Amino acid sequence: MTETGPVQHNRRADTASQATPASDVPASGTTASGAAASEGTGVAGTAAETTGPLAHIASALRRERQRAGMSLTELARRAGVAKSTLSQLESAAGNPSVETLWALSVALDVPFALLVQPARPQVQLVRAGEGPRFAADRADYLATVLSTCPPNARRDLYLITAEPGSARESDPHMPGVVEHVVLSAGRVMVGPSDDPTELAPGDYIAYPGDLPHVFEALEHGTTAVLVSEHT
Amino acid sequence: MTETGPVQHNRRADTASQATPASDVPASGTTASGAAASEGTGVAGTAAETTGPLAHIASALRRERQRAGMSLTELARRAGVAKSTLSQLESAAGNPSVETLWALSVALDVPFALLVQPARPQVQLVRAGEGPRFAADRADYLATVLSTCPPNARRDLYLITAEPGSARESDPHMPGVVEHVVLSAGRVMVGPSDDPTELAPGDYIAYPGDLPHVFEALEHGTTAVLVSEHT
DNA sequence: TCCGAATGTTCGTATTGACGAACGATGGGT
DNA sequence: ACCCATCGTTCGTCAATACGAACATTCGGA
Repeated sequence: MTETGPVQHNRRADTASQATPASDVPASGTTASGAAASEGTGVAGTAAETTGPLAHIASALRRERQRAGMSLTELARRAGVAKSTLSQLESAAGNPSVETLWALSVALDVPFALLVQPARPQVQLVRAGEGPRFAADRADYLATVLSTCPPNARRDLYLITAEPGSARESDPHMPGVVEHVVLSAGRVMVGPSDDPTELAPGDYIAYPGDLPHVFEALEHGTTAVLVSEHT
Repeated sequence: MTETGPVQHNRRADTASQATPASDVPASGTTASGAAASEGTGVAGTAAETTGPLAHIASALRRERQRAGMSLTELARRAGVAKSTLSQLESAAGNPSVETLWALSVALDVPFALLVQPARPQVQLVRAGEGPRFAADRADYLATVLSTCPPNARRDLYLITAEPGSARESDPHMPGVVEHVVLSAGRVMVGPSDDPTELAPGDYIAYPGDLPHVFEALEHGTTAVLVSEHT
């Protein structure tokens, strides 16, 4: 049965709330961290899906299980859940608890999210000069947003162009953020403020973004790709 | 691996509790772990964590709620769940069903996985010439792995260097994969096989990786950053 | 052919998740 | 000082999740 998916799983679902159309959330900016907003990159913006996860869970479970070449019985045993439970889940009957699904994801050795996520892609293109930019406080530092967090991915993609001069000290972001930098051209000192590293073209570095960090161009025409990963 | 998975959440739980070794981040210098298969996006991706998700869910819920500036009451209303339920969840009491947590993730406008995932960062550095490479079948195409999927992040980071010659046709990867390309130098035709786009330095494109796609260098010394996102 | 061992499905049962409502605690406004 | 609004927690109650066990079904070997 499980056809419609008005979130609620239980009896008197109705008190307003209802569907979670995923859009009734004004979102109010939130997302904090100065960055935010933009939206230059088309893709939808909300976190989740309309349909609800259970349908996807059912198919994903079966698919991953077969891919792993396990029988329903064996998976149930390994995960420590009852065969019956697993069977019902694969039949899209029922709304598993997190621990149950977690156990299954572990036993299957697949990321938890994979069992729940729908999500769909699309082609996007940003030309060199285009795209929303963050004018930054100074003219010698320019960050172009290539791709902001789509529905489920928690990362932003920036193209950085910077000129020598003063270092750019970034305030630490939210906890759990990781920044990845690949230098395209020029030369740069980048990394944690207390221990930055000099990069040459082609070099790569990753560092925690929730600590103070710098980005200081050392040559004219320094450009880099920055991936900010929101954990 | 993943021997028995006694993750039981219910009554008699706690026998031997959970282990879920699941390997964490070796990370040392050049992550990888063999990474196996060629062709980007080889990695499978470990699934889970040792502690079990509920502890993290509790803190994540509270954190995200406060970040969004919502009161417990308001979030409960928006998500369509009972205040009491939410309160208990934030107190790490209880094991929410997927739909419940889903509703909360939607109302909070955060990816579902974020509420369940632990994960931790670290500084990593890969010099231009170094890092595990994927020799590819031809000499004129070289992909250097900058960062493979850490525990829970679902993306790989590559530095691509290619020479003009023949196009590189990639077989479609797993469903849901998205590839992002930022051109650093040279010129390239890239994108879905039936409709590739020519990029100049600084240009960016994203396209579904689960469809056939090409990467054809048009100039000598073409280099690009490739982010393969495993959805 | 019969039998045994697998697979995945359906039964009852009880533990437990989610609910509404009532409860102290804060904090503003008049 | 008072009152009212709002915050977050705790209290009973009911439905549903998850369980074990019995149940169909298919497959392979003697």
